[in-house]
Order: sequence, then C-alpha cells, then structure tokens
Amino acid sequence: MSLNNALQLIERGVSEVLVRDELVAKLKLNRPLRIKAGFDPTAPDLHLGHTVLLQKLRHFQELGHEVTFLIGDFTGMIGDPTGKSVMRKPLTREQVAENAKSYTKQVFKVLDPEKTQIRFNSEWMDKKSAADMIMLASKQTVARMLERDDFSKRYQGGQPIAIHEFIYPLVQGQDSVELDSDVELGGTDQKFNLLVGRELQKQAGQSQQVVITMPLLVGLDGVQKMSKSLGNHIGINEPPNEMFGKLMSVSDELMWDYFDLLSEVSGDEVAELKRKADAGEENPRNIKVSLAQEMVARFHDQAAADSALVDFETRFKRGAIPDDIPELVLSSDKAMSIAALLKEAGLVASTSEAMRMIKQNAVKIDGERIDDPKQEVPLASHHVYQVGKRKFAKVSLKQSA
RNA sequence: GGAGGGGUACCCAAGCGGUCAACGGGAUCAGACUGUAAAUCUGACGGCUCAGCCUUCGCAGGUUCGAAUCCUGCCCCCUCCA
Repeated sequence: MSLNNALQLIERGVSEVLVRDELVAKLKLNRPLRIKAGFDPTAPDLHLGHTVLLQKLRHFQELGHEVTFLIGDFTGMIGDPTGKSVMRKPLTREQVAENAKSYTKQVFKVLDPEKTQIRFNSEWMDKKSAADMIMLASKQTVARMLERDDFSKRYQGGQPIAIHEFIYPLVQGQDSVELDSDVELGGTDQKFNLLVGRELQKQAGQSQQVVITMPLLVGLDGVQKMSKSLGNHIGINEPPNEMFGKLMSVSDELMWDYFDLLSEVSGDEVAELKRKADAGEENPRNIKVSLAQEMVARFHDQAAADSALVDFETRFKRGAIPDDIPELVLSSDKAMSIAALLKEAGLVASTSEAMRMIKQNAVKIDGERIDDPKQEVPLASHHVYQVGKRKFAKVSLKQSA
C-alpha cells in the first residue's frame, strides 16, 4: 500500500493528528510502529464507544503495525478523572484484575490477535518507589496541569480536584516512555494526557510519539459521550436483540455519527445514504436498520442480526408477544393483587410504580389491557403479563405450601 | 489558623416557619402518533394494604400547634486570606 493510501486510512474519521509530519516520517521508517492505546479498567464490558478506537487500531494493524493494548490497571486504582467532573472511587486490585480479564476476552472481536500485545501498566508502575513517584511528579508544573480542560473547568467552577488526580496524566505519559511508543491513540478528551506522554518522552531522550485523537462517540442519550457509568452505552457483549434495539433508539440525527465512526460502509456510501434520507427517497428507519444489522453481525453473526430484525419487527411493529419471555412461578396463600404480582415478577420496581403503570394503561394480561388497579389475580392462574412495550413475564401463581 | 459560601429527590437546581412529597430543567418510564425503542405531543416520576396513609430535604438533637425552612452540636465540600 502506498504511503498516501496508508495515510488516508489512518486519517479516516480522526479528530486530530499531532504532529502529522512526524507521522509521515515514522511511516517512512518502513518498520512496524508501536501503536499504544490505553484503556481504563473500570468498565468490565467494552461498548461501542471503545470500538471507535479499536477500529483505528485495527487500521494500523492492517498496515502492518504493532498494537499495544494497554490496560491502565495501576492508573485505574488511582481513579481516572478524565471527562468527569467528580472524583472517582478507586478500584480494588481484585476488581481491576477481574475487569481486565473481561477486556482481554472482548478485544479480539475487533483487533488482530497476532499483532496485538496486551500489557498492564502495573508491570512497571508497581516497581516504582515513592522517590520515583516524586521524580515523576517533578516533571510537570501545577500551572501546566491546570491547562487541562477538565481540571481548569473544575478549578474555576469550585469543584474539588484531589492531588492524586494530577498523577494520572503523568503515569499515562510514563507508560509511553516505558513502551517507547511511536503513536498513541485516544479520545479527544485524552488530548492533554497524550501530550504529556510526548513531553515525558522528550525528557527521556526518546522520539516523541505521534498523538492521534478520535472523536468521542455520543451515547444513547444523544448528549454525553458513551460511557458505562452514564448508562448510555451499547455493550458489545449485549444480546443481539438488545443491541439491535438500542441502535434503533439512536436518534435519526445521531445515526450519522455512528456511521462515520463505527461502520465499514465507506465515506462516499454514507454520504449517499444521507442524501437519500434528506431527499425523502429512503426512510431513515431502514438506514438505521442496516447500521444495527451491521453492528450485530460484527459482534455476533449474520444469523443473529437477521433474527434480531425479525424480533424487532414482530414486537414493535405488530405489538406481538415475543416467544422467549422469562417464565416464573410465584406462590401465595391467597389471591394476589395485580400490583404486588407485577412487583414480585420484577416487571416494576415497586407497587407504587405498578399502580402508576396501570393508571397509564401500560399493563396487559395476555394481551388485554387492564385498567383496574385493584384487580386480583386468583391462585392457580397462568398468564402473560406485560408492562409497557418491552417488559414481559409469564407467571404462574400457585398455592403456597 | 482566619473569614465567607454551601450540602434538597437519579443528576442539575429552586424553596428559606404552614397552601411542600417539595418550582424548573435533564435523564428515565408510560400513552398517543409513527414504516423507528427517531422526532413530536401528553402524562408520570419516594414508599405503601393507593381517591387514603407512611417516611423524606448532610447527620444528631432542640424551639414551635406546625420546620426543607429557626437554634445547637457534629460530618463533608468550596472560595478567599495566612
């Protein structure tokens, strides 16, 4: 592949490349470059937001470079402040280990295992003495730290910044030194941290890494970046139907970002789809379906993608009751109120919520809408209960022994 | 160490003796609509044996017929000064 083609692939979808000339120079070295990307160990499950970066790493692998998938298990115990305006609880060593294991099982759905090294920054950080840490801390000034967007906002907004949060970017930068990395990838919110790596490498007499930032994938709320802790994520291990449904809940507008950052569909093709949607030649729903199918096929398989679509259509288009709903048996010594039963069945969080749902015409028994909150369910009954469009349970009520 | 500001429901944020289960926004959930779990509109959004009752406004006490609102102590956060 020519240098130009390589650059084109590398630059597809990226937010920034710092410094581009250096990237070109490194590519001309004609050796596999060491590509580093750090991952926070707090999320036990990768979500689509992470895969934006993984895709880019994959591109580098396709070009013959070597990827180091760095799990920040040491920094994870510090608690990464990135992109959040509050301090995060440090994780225990056990939690970190468990989460990291979960990562390694998932990464290879996108990355090529042959060209990937999985490393942990505790490998070298655990060996640092207190004196080493002070040396590291001496390499940056507080003023410089406060340039970081997150810190400056919090500082100005009167939000707390703990001392140890300053350590985080330093350790991440130190990782680049330890790995002697040529390129580091991260989200745009990582820019500061990535640049610290360049500075520390310079001070260590190394060639400075090229920094490439990727746009953050916006989560399902359509506002904040996708993140597990915000609960607006789509996990790559989620069941096909769930993944499909969540993708369908992405707004028509946001869908285009997902295409740009996640899809294999070429940029030209995406532009054409957008034109068709805007011109009313194609229903955005159908375009979204194709996106949802592509993703489900990638993280599961084509058959799963097909059946997810069928399930989606039968359930929401025709309002049918799906056939794979949970079944459970409850026992009671007398007839049970509908509200209590819904709660016991886990369809609602409280009886108050059950009452509300009934008042809002959201509850169906065997497909029949009910409107009497005081309705009782007799013993020895067997029905399908539904709350809203998505929650179902088949419940048998038995006489308690 | 000194001075000042603040801790309200999932989040943000009003309220500052009764009409407060607590304005408003976001998130969420439901209904309607739709070729979408999109957009939009409407509603709900502490708990319960639910047209009524019970427990909430950092924690613990107190004053009052009555407190999220006043007083005391404690815990935590922020800013400025040193």
